Amino acid sequence: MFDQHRNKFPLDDDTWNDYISCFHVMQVPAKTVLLKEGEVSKKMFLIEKGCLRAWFNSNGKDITFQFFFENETVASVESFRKKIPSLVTIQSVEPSLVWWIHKRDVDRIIGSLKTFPALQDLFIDAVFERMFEYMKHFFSFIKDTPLQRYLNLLKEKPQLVQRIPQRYIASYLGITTVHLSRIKSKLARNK
Amino acid sequence: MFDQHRNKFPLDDDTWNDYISCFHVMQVPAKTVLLKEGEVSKKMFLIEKGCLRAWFNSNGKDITFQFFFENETVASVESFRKKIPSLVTIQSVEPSLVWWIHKRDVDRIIGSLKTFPALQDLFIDAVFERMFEYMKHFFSFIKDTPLQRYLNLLKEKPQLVQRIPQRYIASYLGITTVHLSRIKSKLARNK
DNA sequence: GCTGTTTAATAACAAATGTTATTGTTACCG
DNA sequence: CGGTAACAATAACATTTGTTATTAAACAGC
Repeated sequence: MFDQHRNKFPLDDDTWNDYISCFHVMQVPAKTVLLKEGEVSKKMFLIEKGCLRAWFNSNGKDITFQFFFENETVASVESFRKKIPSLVTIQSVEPSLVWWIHKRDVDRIIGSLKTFPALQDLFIDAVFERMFEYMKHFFSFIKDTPLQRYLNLLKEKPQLVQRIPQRYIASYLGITTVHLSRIKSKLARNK
Repeated sequence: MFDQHRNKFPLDDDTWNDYISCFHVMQVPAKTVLLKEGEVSKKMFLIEKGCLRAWFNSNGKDITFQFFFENETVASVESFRKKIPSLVTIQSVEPSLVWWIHKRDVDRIIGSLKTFPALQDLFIDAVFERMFEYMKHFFSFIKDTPLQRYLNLLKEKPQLVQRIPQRYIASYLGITTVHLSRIKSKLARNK
């Protein structure tokens, strides 16, 4: 599982082995909550098989904010970093095989590498990348119609549309399931 | 101008003086473009007096994404960091007194401090903070009605509503000027 | 395989928001 | 100053999207 990530991290083998030995594996059924909105995140996850989603409660409704698939690391980044209550719940969509690591282990290892510029750069790049993703997602909410956003999703992440239930996709696109259904039938008619 | 920021940076005096000596001052009239959408950002700005906004073109319409006021640093972060074309235009709203620094000077000074963990942490914190702001802004677009977003803005940044023209506020809230006008008149009626 | 539950499609209607046009007001520039 | 352009408010109308209810299909647990 971890071998395929080995070359991404400029660590010596001892540190790398220390790092991966901190991971625990778990098999969770669908709809398992891994982190609850309002709790402080103490774990980071890595998905071997399955998928997760981050969602938040909006006036009683469940709004999906992000999806995660195989080989992605998952954390409520703002909560993990700033030790504040998470804005989102993290939950499995499919039955999933997930590795997790304690924040204290991450902190310990990062702490021992404070003066390792290459790793810091990598980390900063990752944060920027995520920020950039958020920006683009936000921009698309303003620039595009729900139809355009759905077409984008079909184009950019076709497997997502296959694997994820409709209602999560609808809330991810910022619309109701009824409206998504209308969009789909409109597309089907014009085909 | 720079003295009030001195204590924020854990730099020795020489480095600090090197840093601030790289800044140039300029006085710009309202509506001056400091960075154009599509260009790669090569400057970072610090506002002494006045205000700027970041906006992007959406099907011919001008959508404001962010406002900046006195003592804030301004850059198209993703463009500045990743050397990619900026997603936004940065433009003055009021006549403004602005300091600016070349990216190459920022890079040089940061480069010479690669192994300075305290500064790296500060930088990472700042990036996280901005990412967090984007998240919250995004969440509010989904959770709140335009009326609620306007009330939030009135509460959180009353001075912004005073200083910024209506149409920029409307696009920042994700609505048309007509709709913002309706919201205002509804609020006035209910008072 | 049956049965209850969850999910998706659809229709009818309601609400929110956008569009265009008009008008009065304000701000800028010669 | 005076004239022109930019801006904000408002109204009438159009469009988009949400809400609720109904039904059929898919799925989950026995």
